[in-house]
Amino acid sequence: MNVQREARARRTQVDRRSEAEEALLDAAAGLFAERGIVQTSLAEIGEKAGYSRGLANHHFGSKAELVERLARRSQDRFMGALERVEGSTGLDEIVRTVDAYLRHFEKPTPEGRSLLVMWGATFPNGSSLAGIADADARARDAFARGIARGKRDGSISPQVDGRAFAVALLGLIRGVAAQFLTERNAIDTRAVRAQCRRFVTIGLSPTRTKG
Amino acid sequence: MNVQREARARRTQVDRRSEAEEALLDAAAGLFAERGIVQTSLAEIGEKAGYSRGLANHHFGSKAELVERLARRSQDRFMGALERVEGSTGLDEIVRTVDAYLRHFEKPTPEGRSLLVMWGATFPNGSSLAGIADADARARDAFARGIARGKRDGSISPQVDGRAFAVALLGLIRGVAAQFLTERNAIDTRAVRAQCRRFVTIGLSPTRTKG
Amino acid sequence: MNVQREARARRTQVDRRSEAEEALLDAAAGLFAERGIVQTSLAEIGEKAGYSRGLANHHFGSKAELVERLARRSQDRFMGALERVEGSTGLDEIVRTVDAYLRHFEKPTPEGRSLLVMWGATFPNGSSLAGIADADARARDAFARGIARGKRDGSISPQVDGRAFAVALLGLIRGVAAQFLTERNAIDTRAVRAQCRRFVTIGLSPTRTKG
Amino acid sequence: MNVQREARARRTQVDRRSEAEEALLDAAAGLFAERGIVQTSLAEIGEKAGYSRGLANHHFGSKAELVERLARRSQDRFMGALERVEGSTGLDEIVRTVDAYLRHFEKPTPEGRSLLVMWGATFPNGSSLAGIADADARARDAFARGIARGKRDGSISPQVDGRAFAVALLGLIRGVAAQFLTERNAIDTRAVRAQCRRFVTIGLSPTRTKG
DNA sequence: GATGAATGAGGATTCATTCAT
DNA sequence: CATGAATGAATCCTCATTCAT
Repeated sequence: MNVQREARARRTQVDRRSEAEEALLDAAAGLFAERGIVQTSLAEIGEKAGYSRGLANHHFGSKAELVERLARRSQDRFMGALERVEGSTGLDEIVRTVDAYLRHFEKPTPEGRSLLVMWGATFPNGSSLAGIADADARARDAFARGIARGKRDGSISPQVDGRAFAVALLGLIRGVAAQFLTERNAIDTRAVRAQCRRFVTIGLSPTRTKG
Repeated sequence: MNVQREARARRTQVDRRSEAEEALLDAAAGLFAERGIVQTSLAEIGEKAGYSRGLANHHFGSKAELVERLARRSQDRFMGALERVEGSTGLDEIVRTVDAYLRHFEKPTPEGRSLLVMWGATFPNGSSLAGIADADARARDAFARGIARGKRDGSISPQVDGRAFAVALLGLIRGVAAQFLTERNAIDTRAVRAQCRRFVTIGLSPTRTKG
Repeated sequence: MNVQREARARRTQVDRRSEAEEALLDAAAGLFAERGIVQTSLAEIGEKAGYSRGLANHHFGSKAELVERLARRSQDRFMGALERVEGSTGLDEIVRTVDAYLRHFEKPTPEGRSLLVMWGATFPNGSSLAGIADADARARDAFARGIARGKRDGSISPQVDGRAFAVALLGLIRGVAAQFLTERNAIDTRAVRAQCRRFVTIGLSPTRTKG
Repeated sequence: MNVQREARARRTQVDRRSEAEEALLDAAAGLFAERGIVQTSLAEIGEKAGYSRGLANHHFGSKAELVERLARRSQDRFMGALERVEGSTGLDEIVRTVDAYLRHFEKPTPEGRSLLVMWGATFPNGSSLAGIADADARARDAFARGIARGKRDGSISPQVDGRAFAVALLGLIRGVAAQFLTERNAIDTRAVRAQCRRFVTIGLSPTRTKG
């Protein structure tokens, strides 16, 4: 009985905690996407989450920790989804991944946008966001694996340098996604996405010059 | 005589003014590259420029105006240099441009880094940096012109959608440059640049498949 | 049987309660000695005591009450020990008391240091720590009684004003002890203690001038 | 009010700065004496000084620096006055110094009380107030010099250990002054001061036992 | 043109206290 | 008895901006 009661009590408190933390991270993602990280206060986050001004700090101890936690959660959710993309060949897998990524930013969620915002926050030299750096490395690894697979199954040219090309691919989707966010009106996102598919397909395919 | 003297005096004052402003913008670029925009104070900028805490505000009236001015100056210098890249064909011009851009970020100047930092600052929805948006549009136009030229001279496939592909190209160089900045140690920048040359060359070239 | 059991159970609960309280007060003394009163949080006290963040408040209701309780406990332990010092004469008793007090601060315990810290916290005009004020009065009374005894037994000059001299004695040991705490390295504590013995002995002894 | 403001406006910038700093330090001394250091906010200090909530930080950069500056200023003013006390002999000089110190605390100024408050703030182990530590050392040195002089002129017993006795003297006046502050009502300050004069005189005089 | 004093709003952080488990 | 989630007030500090010199 005692054990049960304790277990229940503890579980309830744990539930309360994680429920609040999820709400806080959701609120943070929305506000970061809208205003940027520095321009968002912890008090706003708490209130947007439906709690008090002080709760964000109470849970995460510092703003840096909250940002780190959000970066990690977004990484796990967002990048995780990309890693689960499947394709008939290595090339197909990569093209689908690029396409899925860009399609996501045609109608970006707050979480997706906040991920790019956090990425942008890592450009200054003195900044450090381990969660973002990890996500980058993970994404490049996934691309490199796809390229290796494509080389084996013949869908990708053996001349491609997998690790280096992965940087190009990640750069491409990030850079294009950023333009989707900042200049939606000036850009035909569907056409851009189509061109990127073509671009990646041709760029990776074995050269057929010798006809 | 009087007129001449006054003119000279006036010109000297103008020179002084622009001399101080250039110094302030240089200082701002260095600090933005190091810390980010919001984390840099006007007082720091003034002092790093060798002047007083109050000068930056005195000259630019507000922080937003200083940022805007720096964005424009960097655009004129940096993008201007890219626009002056020449090539034997449209494709050649584009490949050289991409290569020059990436080479710049292999050993980035404070001004180059600050440009990316300002770019990153435009990702939140509510942000507005006209100078950066203009630079984007200008860069895409330059790419689109190069593609049009390449279509005419036969170096680029007629199937390429110039405006859409320009987005891909700008995204590619921005996204790769950002990775050069944030993870220099984890990346073989020379190899990446070579892959990007190959990627762009093959991606734009007329397909020779169908004989 | 029932009654006995209940009594035992109750006593066990009382023991537990006082066990936790003692641990909390010990932890508080250590933290006050290290950081000061205001800079120590109730949560820290609870955790240092091996309990939860909330326990200190749970037991004492407020921080002020905890401080008061600690002051009283320290007074009872520490001053009580001084009051039990015995001497062959009134003068001897006082000299031994002074000596014992100073010897304690040559290698101060957390509790001893925290006592002085609490004393220092009473210097601002608006502060009130009844426990400390009581301890002061009690210590002065003890000194005054010793002086009265010394006057009776001839070891102390009849010209000494007992109540006023008690203030001097308490001031002396507090002020010297404080220097032991704050500048241990700059002070030869043994020599200082010896000089204090001499100082008090000569200062209180009947003047032998008249030959 | 108008007159004051105009007078203030007419001053040079350097005058304005030091005038404001003096006013801030005065306000700080008063508030520290009343509430203690930690319980006094920089905003209160600025407002009590007749300026804005932000000025204290603007001038001193941090609260710690303000406290340090106040400690130094008080040391220079207050201890400096003691060092200027003169006496016909070494013993006379010391007795006059002790008397002057205690007389000051019979009707303490905010600055005097704040000095003791700052002293009390140094009791915790982790605290550091260089200004106070310096003042302590300086005061002990002054006492030691007086004792040396007294030994030379025969007013003080050669058996006195100057450096060690200086600790006792400083402790005595600090400890007694503190009681003047905290328990004015319970203490006959005049009588205590007289007993201290007697105590110090007898304690330092050459023993005439051998008669 | 240039300096820097002064203001006051904004935000991170700490923490006593309350309350639910 | 004990835990710890949640609150909200308090405070240090930063800094754009205004203003006097």
